[in-house]
Amino acid sequence: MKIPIEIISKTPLFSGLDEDALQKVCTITVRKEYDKGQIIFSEGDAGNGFYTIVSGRVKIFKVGPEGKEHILHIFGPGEPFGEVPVFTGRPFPATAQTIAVTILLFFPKAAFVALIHQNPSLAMSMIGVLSMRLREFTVQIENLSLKEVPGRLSSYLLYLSDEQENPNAVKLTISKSQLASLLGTIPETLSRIFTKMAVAQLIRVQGGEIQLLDRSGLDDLAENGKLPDK
Amino acid sequence: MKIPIEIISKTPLFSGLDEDALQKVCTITVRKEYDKGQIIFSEGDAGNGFYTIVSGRVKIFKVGPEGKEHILHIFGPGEPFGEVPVFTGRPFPATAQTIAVTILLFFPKAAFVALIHQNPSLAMSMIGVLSMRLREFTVQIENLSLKEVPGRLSSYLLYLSDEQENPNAVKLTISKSQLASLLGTIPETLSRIFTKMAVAQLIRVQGGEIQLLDRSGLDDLAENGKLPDK
DNA sequence: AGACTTCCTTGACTTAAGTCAACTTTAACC
DNA sequence: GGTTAAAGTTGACTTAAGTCAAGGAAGTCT
Repeated sequence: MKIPIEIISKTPLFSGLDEDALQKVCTITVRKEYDKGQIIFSEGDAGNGFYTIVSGRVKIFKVGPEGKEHILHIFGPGEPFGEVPVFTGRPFPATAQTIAVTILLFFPKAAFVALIHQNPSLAMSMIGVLSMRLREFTVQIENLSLKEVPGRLSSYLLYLSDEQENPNAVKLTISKSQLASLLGTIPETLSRIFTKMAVAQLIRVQGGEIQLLDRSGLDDLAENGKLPDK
Repeated sequence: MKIPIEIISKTPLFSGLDEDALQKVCTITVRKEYDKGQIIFSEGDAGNGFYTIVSGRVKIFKVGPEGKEHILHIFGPGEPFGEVPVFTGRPFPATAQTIAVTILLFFPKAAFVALIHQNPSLAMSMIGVLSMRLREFTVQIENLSLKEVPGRLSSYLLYLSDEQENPNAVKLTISKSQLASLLGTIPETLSRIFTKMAVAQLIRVQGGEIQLLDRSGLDDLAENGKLPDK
């Protein structure tokens, strides 16, 4: 199956490549289709290449002792994932699973590494992607160990608000269960925090629609990690 | 002050560079000395370059609400740190402070980026370093959110045992307070866990020397995240 | 050595958040 | 469109780990 060059040129990782280089990228790329819920790779698998998303969504997660999941990342169109094994030679540190019908582009390791060697601008893009991700993980670790769940939720809501460019309301783009897993907690706790924050007049929740009633209060919560004594 | 080429050639990041490239690296490098306890950079600072360690030790940490610290990393000789802002254009996501008398090499951003552009092998090294670190963070997040403190401690002890190539005992290379911060907990809790694990005949603690009495028990704990019902 | 600081440990108490279980709501599917 | 399944909510209970406070060990410095 042919890979249209337009799709590749649209993913940030490959922006800044000239026509010639893009063409080369195309030739090494393999298109793959997945149903919702399919495992793309599992923690511990050897990685012989990485992926970018054409359409759909993919969650990257770790599984704990009794099957409990912690979602590290949810990626959407244009985003690359699964690069770590390509450059470390070690197996995948986490599992990837689609959470919707998804089309991916697969880049085989050897060909891609060769390409990077020839193309400094591609190398810099990859370095940029990895650095950004490192930065995000830093924030996640801070959230997990230094903030309580209400603080993490506030951070997330403010982040979403920023993302969606709407200062007064956000729309959850994932299920609340998944959000719980992303915040390092469980659905029951998240649900309780939602009601607590609603009672405190910080937000109003209607299904997946959340109005931000008190941004400065949310800022405070995200910053301080605790609900002020109520 | 002159930077001996031998030092640079010994740091993994620059291994694989030819004499010529090494020479170039030398010319852009600035040597810096620090006392114990000095701040190298703070979270939020703009990053105009990154560092590698010649001698000494540096901790990278996040500060939470009431001044509580979470140590993300402790780096020693040969290791680079503070690269993220160089490649993201965003400020440092964490703070760096020496925990011993330390000598660093500083690499100014612009010159280093230029060097990477010219040198694919250096680019690949940097990608490797970042990927490896991403992998480590993945493990840290798993530990924080999926394991309890005893499980995290076990993982750390087993990691140390591996590092020090001694299956029966390890020597802590940082203070117990710092270890607590690294594991995402507080000294009191860590102290209690140590005694619990000693009572359970898993380890014996004598100051910073810890004997691993029951490796399979420790493996189990690290894996399952919980102390078996005692 | 003695005074000092810093680190570590232990005890009593509090609390955020997890577990288990029941119930409700929403969405999905023949 | 009605049955089934999945997702979300609420309650009662448990627990790991944090807080506060005090005392002990250990290393450092005149």
